[in-house]
Amino acid sequence: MGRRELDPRKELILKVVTDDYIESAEPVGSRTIARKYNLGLSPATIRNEMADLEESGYLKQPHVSAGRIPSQQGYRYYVDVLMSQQELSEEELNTIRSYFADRSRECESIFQQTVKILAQLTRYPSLMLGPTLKPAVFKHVQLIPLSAHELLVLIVADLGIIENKVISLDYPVAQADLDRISYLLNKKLRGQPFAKFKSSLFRELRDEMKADNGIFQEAVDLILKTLETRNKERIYLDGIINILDHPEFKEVEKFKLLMELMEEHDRLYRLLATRQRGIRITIGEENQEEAAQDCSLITANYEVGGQVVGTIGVLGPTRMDYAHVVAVVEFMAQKLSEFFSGV
Amino acid sequence: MGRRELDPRKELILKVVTDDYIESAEPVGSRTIARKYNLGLSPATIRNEMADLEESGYLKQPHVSAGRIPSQQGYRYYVDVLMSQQELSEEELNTIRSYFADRSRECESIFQQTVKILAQLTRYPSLMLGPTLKPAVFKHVQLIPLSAHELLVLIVADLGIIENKVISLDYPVAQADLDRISYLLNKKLRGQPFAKFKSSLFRELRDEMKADNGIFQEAVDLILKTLETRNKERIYLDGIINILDHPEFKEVEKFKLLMELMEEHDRLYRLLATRQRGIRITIGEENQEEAAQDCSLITANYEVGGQVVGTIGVLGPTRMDYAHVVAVVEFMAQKLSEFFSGV
DNA sequence: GCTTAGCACTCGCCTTTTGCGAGTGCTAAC
DNA sequence: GTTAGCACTCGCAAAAGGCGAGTGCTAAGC
Repeated sequence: MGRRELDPRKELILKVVTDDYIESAEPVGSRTIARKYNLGLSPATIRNEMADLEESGYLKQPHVSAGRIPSQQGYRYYVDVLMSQQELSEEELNTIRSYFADRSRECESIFQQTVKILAQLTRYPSLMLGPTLKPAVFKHVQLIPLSAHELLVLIVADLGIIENKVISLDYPVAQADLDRISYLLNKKLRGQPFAKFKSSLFRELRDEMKADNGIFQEAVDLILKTLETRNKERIYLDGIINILDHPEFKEVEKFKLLMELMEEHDRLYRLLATRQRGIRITIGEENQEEAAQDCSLITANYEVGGQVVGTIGVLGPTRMDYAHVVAVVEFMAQKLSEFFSGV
Repeated sequence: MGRRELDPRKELILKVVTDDYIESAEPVGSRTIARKYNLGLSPATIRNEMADLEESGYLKQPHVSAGRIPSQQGYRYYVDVLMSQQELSEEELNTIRSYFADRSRECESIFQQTVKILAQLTRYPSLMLGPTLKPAVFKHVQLIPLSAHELLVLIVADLGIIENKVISLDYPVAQADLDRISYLLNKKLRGQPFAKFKSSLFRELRDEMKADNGIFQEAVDLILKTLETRNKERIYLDGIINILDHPEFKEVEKFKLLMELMEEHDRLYRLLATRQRGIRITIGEENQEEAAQDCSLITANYEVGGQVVGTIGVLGPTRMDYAHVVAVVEFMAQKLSEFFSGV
C-alpha cells in the first residue's frame, strides 16, 4: 500500500481536489484552488497539473467545462498515500467509551446499538456482521417443553450469542427425557469451542444415548444448523436514511437500488464477509456488488482471542469522508474487540 | 358509518373519479370519464356534477385547468359508502394460507414474516405490532448462569413470545439457589395470564422466599419490566421501499420524512395502537402523526380468545388501493387470530 | 328543466431559446 | 517552468412559447 508515484506538487493538488470535493460535492476548478488554498500557484499552473493528473487517470471531468473530481484511481491514491490520519474528537471518543462501559443490556441490542452509534458518528449507513459461532465457546443448551408437541431449544454461547428456536415433534416427550438429554449435552459440550463440533463429538454422544435417538437427533441437528446458518442472518443495519443527505442520491432510483441491497441480507453478507485483518477500504467499482458501485465501503474486523469473529462497516458515496470514517471504524472495532474479550 | 348523503349519480361520479385516480395517479377530467366509463353522460353533464361535488367538498382541483381528485372528505365517503368489497384472488389466498399452514419456524420470524407477506401482497409498507403480553399466559421462566456475575433470564409465554435478557449481579449466586427460584416461580406462575400478575401474586411469592430476596427481586423486576416495555419495542416493518413506486414520493424530502417515522418505533406505536375492533381506516390528516398526513393507514387487530392482542397495518399514499388492502389486511388478521388461537 | 354542444379561456407542463458563468486549453510573454 | 490573456465549451437556470387537457358559461335541444 502506498507507493508514491506522483511528484509532491501533483500529490498536493490531488489531495486538495479530493478534500474539497469530499466537502463540497462540486467539481473543483483551478481558480477555486488557487484562491482558497494559497498554494503560491496561479490557476494556470494548477490547470496544467490537473491536466496531467487527468491524463494519468487520477482526476476526471464530469463534462468539459466543469472542474475536476477524483477518479476511482484518484480516490485509491488518496486513501493509500495522501489521506491524513484523523483523531477523533473528545466528544466522539466519549460517546464510544461510555457506550461500551455500560455492560448490562439485552443481547440482541448490543449489535443493534453498535451500528446505531456507528451511524450516528459517521452520518452514513452502517452495517455489522454479528460474531461467527466458530470461535465461540458453547455454554449451555436447554430444552424446554412448550406443549406436548413443541419444544423450545435454547443455545447459549459466549460473545453474547443466544439462539432460540421452536421445533415441532411428531411424538410427545417426557420431561425426564428432556432433562437427561440436556444434562448430557451440557456435560459434554460446555466449554467446547464450536469449531471443534462437527462430527466426532456428536458421534461419541450418540453412542451414549441410543434410546433417545429421535429428540436427540433433532437437538443435534438444530445445533449444527444454527452453526451453519447463523452468519448470514446476523446482519445489523442502521442509518440508511443518512445516505439521503448526499446529493449523489437525490434521484430516487439511485437510492432505491441501494435500499434493495439493504433488504437482502445475503448480498450484504457477501459485501462484508472477509477474513482480512485491519481496515479495508473498497472504492466504487472495486466493489463486487453492482448496486454499490458508486459507493465506498470501509470495514474493520473485530476479534476475540486474536481471532477475527465479525465485521463492522460503513457505506457511503465514493465521495465520502474517508479520513473520519476510518478513524471511527477503527476505534469502534478495537473497542468492540476489547468488549467481547472482557465478557 | 356510511350515511348516503349524495344522490346516486353524484355517488357514481365520485366513485369513478376515485377509482380512476387511485389507478392512474393523475387528476381525472370529465372527458376521460365520459369516454372511458360509458356512463351515458356527456362530459358537460359530468362537469356540472363535478362542480357540485367540488362545492360540497368531495372533490378538489390541484389547479384550475386540471381534472379533479378526491379530497379527504371524498376518500372518506368512498371508503365508508362507495367502495366495493373485493375478493382476494386464489393466488393471494393460497399465499396466505400456505404461510400459516407451516407452523415450524423460529419465533421472532413469525412476526417478521407476517409483515413481509403483507408487504408483498399489498405492495405498500407494512407494519405489525407484536402481541401484547397482557392476555398471554405465562409458560416458563428459566434462570441460567452465564458466569459468576451474569445471569440469563428466559421468559416464555404463549403466542410465540420468548424474551431473554442478561442481567448482571453484584454477588455470585449458587446454581442451587437459581434452581429453587426457578422452580418456585414456575410453580406459581405457570398457566397464569400476565394480566393477573401485577402485585398480589408477587407479594405472596416473596413471602415464601425471604432468603433469596436479591436475585428474586431482580427476576421479578425483570418480568414486570418486560411486561411494561415489551409493546413499544415489538414493531415489525417490511416493504418500506414499496412507497417509492408511487409518484407522490418522487421527491426525496417526502420520502425522508416517512423514513424517519419508520425508524422511530414509539411514533409508530402511537400510530398503530388501538383497541378498536375490526378494520380501521385513517385517511390523510385524520392522522395524528404529521409525517403521515398525506398517507392513509389501514389496520386490523388480531385476537386471541376473543381479546385484541395486536395490530397489523398497511401504510400508503392517500391515493392507495383501499379495496384491495382492506381485503388483504382483513383476511390476514383473521388468519393470524386463528393461528395464535391454534397454538 | 335537465342535458348537451360549442366556445372562449386558463394554466400546468414540456420544449426551446437565451444568457450567464465557471472552467478549460492554448499561446505567448516573462 | 510559470503565468497572463483569450477564445471556446458547455451545463444550468431562467425566460419564452406552444400544446393540450380541462374548465365554466351560454344557449339550444329533448
